[in-house]
Amino acid sequence: MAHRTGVRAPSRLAAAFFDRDAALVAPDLLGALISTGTGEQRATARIVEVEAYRGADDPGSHAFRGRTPRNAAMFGPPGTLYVYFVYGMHFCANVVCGPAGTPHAVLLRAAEPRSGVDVMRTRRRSARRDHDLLRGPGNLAAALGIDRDLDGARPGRRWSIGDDGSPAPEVRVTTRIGLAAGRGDDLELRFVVVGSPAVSRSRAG
DNA sequence: CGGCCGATCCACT
DNA sequence: GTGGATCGGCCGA
Repeated sequence: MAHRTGVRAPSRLAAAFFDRDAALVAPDLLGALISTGTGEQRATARIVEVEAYRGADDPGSHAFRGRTPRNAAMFGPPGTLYVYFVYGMHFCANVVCGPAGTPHAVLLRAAEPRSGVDVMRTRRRSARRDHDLLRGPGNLAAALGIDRDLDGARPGRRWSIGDDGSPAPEVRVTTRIGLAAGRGDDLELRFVVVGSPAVSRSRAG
């Protein structure tokens, strides 16, 4: 008999879940659980902020100018992880959406820690409170130990996203963060869970 | 709370 | 050579 953990065992999301336009997958990912690592390194968090990047026609997407070595993972099958390095020090994690060859992706921007808080703290020394651990895409990747090793990884032992059966959270939609003018910065493709402490107040919408 | 700035690497032009 | 799907510290209000 399994002992109580306070966290319902997450069921892995089916590949079909991701085989859609990123703008449709993104809001459905809110409230889902992402897990990384095994054993002592295991960590799980509830996704509360995401952005949709809609492939070759989206000027804000890394795939806008076609396939390159860096964005190759975006062209993989739905559910593939796309990890990139920015500003000389941060990694950001995306889940690839749509059929293979259509480079849609959902950027994971913030999450609430559910288990493995100790490992996350060792990876995020500067985080003051628990809800700061995975606030922001660079911090989320750092807390979960996501780096270039996981670029292109399929869901499995090293990482996975699942549903815990909770009711769908209330969602708010805003424009995307950090894009230069003219790069689709006016599109409402950012989705946040209303009231989550892991979404900063000024950016709650 | 909001704005500004430096840090630090690398993919692409 | 340039600038980025960022972060955290520091400043002034």
